[in-house]
Amino acid sequence: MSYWLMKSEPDEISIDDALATPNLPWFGVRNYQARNFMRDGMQVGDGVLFYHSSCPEPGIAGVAEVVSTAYPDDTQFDPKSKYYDPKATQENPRWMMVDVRALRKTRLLSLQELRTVDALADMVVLKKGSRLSITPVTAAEWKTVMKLLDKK
DNA sequence: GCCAACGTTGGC
DNA sequence: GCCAACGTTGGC
Repeated sequence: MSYWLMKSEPDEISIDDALATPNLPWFGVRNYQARNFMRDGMQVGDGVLFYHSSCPEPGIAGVAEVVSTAYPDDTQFDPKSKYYDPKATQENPRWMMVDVRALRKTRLLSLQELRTVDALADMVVLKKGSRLSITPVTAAEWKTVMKLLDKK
């Protein structure tokens, strides 16, 4: 059982959109490290912090869980998709994704607030220059975030 | 829109 | 295998 933080642009898919989609395929990841986390690290039942990025108020907006292991992301084969990858083939898919189920919308735990929490100082997503859309979260960090989400 | 901090590409 | 040039992410 592991924990993750997954970024989504709310303009594309918000926590509300995710709640309306029982099994949300996490398509469009085009970064090897993020792909490897999904392919090699994620298991069904893993906890996910649903993070809104590239928006007026970036931060954790909900909680989700992983509901499938990794399988090929079909958008890589579609020339019309903005996620099309001409170097990917059906025989040799390059990009993988998992399905995610949103469990609940939470209060917005903003990036600003996250940065004030000592217990979260080492969170990968808070590291300077971190642009990874999928990052691991430790059990201790998860616990801390759950407590913070219940506050207020 | 700016730009720091990456990641990727491709010539050599 | 190096590394300059280029592309992307994402907070501000």
